[in-house]
Amino acid sequence: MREDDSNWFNRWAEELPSPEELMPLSQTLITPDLALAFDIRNSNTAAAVVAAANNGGSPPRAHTHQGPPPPPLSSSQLQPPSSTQPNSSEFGDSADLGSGAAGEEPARTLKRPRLVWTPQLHKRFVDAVAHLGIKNAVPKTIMQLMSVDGLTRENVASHLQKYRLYLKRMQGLSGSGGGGGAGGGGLAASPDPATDHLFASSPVPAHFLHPSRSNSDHFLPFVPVLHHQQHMAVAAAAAAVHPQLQTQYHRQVGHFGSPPTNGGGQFEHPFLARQSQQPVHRMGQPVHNPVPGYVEDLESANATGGRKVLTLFPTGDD
DNA sequence: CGATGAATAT
DNA sequence: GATATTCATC
Repeated sequence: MREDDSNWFNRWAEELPSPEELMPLSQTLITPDLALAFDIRNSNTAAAVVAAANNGGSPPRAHTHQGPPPPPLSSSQLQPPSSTQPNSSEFGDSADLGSGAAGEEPARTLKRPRLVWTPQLHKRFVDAVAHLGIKNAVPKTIMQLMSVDGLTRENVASHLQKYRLYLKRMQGLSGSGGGGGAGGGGLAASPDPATDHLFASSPVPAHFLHPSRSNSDHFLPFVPVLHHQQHMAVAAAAAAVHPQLQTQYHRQVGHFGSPPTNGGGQFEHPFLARQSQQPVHRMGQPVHNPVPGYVEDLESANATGGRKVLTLFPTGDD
């Protein structure tokens, strides 16, 4: 089985979320046209990461933006060649609870939508940490390896913090069988999804529990992942029909995922993409990847059931 | 100064 | 409770 890590990439790729399982879709969905029609520019829910895209004809933009400031947080795709990198970029979300009002000019301090760590994203996170080794697993590096567009160092740092607590908790408790499925036993083990639902979704690499040892310092030559395409007309349509799927209170906007890469379901690397970023002297160098990223779109589910479009992550995975 | 990690705030 | 943001250090 696992041998050199030379293939880790392949395995990783295979494990990556498939198009069908990705993009949980959620958040508000205002059609860009609608938003424009209302001349909405700041206060409103426009933060939909996945917007409607569709239109048969030109590659749709999943954003309600058109103006000058290109929001870095796109549904995931390459970012504009501009010079601004996605580090502290902001997104126009607003929509804060209640207040929407916002009567003031957003000056320039818009904040990005809250990141929602889906199991898939978390998986990537864990994989990155595992491959880096706890030692090198620092936010910046993890973020780079994850290659998720829109992901910021802060996002990762925050999640990492929580993840560490989770690991600590597990160590502290006796090693229950290693988390195997439910072996919890009765004690306070924690294989329970209730205790750590998200974390439980991904297996925790063994070495995580005992940093001792020089451990494997894998040197990843950087992993530029790419491959994307966005085309979720169906989703958009569904969203349009059910504009209030979860717009009640918590309107967490912002979702990262990788757009459907295709529908064939054959061979492809459904990666989340995030290229770019500045040169970081650390591992390898920037691998350029022109990423052709072109594929056929596919509607996948939605049509099948005709519902459940905006729900949480996929349910049959992991 | 920038990055990291913990604390704290939302 | 999950993320974001702030703060003190390295």
